[in-house]
Amino acid sequence: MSKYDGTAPVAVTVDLVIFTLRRSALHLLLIERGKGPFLGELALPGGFVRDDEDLRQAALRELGEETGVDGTRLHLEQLRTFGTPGRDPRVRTFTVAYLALGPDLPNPVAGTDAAHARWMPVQDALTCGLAFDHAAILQEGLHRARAKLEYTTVAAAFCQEPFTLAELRHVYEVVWDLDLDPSNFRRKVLKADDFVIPTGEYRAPEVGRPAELYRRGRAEMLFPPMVRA
Amino acid sequence: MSKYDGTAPVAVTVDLVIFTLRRSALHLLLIERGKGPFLGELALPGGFVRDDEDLRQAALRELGEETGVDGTRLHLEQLRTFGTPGRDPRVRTFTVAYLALGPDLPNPVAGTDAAHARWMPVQDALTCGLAFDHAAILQEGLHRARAKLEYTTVAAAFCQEPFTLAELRHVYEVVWDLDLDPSNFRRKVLKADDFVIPTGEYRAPEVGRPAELYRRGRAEMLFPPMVRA
DNA sequence: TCAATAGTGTCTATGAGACAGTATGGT
DNA sequence: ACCATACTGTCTCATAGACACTATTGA
Repeated sequence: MSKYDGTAPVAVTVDLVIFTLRRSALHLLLIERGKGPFLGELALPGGFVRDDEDLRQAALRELGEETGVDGTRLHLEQLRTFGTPGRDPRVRTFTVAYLALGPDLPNPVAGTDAAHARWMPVQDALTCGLAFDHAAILQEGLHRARAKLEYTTVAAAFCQEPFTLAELRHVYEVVWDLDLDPSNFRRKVLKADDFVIPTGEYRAPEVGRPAELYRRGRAEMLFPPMVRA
Repeated sequence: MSKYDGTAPVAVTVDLVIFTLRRSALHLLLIERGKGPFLGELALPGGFVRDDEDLRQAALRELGEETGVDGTRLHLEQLRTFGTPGRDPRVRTFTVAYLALGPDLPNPVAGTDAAHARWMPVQDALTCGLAFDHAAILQEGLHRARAKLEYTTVAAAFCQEPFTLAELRHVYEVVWDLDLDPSNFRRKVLKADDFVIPTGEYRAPEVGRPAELYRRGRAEMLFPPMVRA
């Protein structure tokens, strides 16, 4: 007989889909499992939610432990909860997946929890085989990130401040894997209310005319939305 | 010391934000709690996830038990998981919130689990005080439903097939609480690919010219999106 | 015939795509 | 001078909002 009262042994974890932009490609943080099932395989960083923690707190803590980065400065949102029976062979486990986006994040530091973590291009991660149902979680995270660029301002979360409009455009081009017209992109971004704020400063690229630098504006929604061809 | 291994006693539930359109107002299904904490107060329908159940299965089962409706014909999507410590005074409880949308659903049947369930206008539900953190869950469900009308075809989930374009427009007007130009609305819906499919049949209203009847098309996304003023 | 709702057509403003042309730096 | 990139301006097309107009029913 099934248990109806929630007293059956269950575990609750958070798993993180952490994206960053490195060397013109979208990268994902993966860890190599050091114990338990799927030992030695690649997996999303994550862990058990503690007794006294909120879900978001748990995600922020794992983010810090795995990347060494102060997660409070990253974009972090809940993705979806996965709980299909058998997804963890040990015990019924529900995992609350989070999506984190950040500018070119540092390499994991040796000698910490993050020692077994590394960045991998998302295209590779999609096909290399991940532990548990993490491939499905990654798929969903990628889909969410792509969709959110359209109608929100999260693209700026991938940029280190201050940034140029070319860098911001580059985010769209990499995540969507297409080219955008620089002229039309500029017009759209500058017309949108409070997407970016000009600093009046300029930065010279390796070659070509210096570009003006911007910071993130307060707007979270982008209207009208950016459209994918 | 906190437990790190997920063996602390925790419960996992699903809670449902079920919206339907009745008498020109958006309604929410609420139950009166018959036991436990918050006894006698209003709450979202929901319950424990069983050992052998997927999360979506659990949501569908609760939906059937609470409304007597075959949930497989309703729109059902996961909203977010809530797990703040203390949200349930008995035991650490994580609840996976689901959003369900359906056409004018029947009244809960006496003599079943649904006996203590009833429909309430959303405007009232927002202010009447709900058990646990259900007010926050409702808020999020309402926000999600409103947002999804913009760029998906879920509005049709509120319509009993076959339906007229006026009925579909009415969904937008009620959920968004504004008026839409019938002419422009028709143009937009018919131009969108596979949003609705004409049946060739007509239905006469109480007064006025009969309107053509439509069925839901296969499209899930709406492009270009419907815009709120 | 009238009221009420369904459906068509049209004018205008706005925003997007395409792309020409100008500005400003480094070599 | 030349190249590469930043930035500006313009033409055209598609779509949305406003709204006038026609069509079809019941009373």
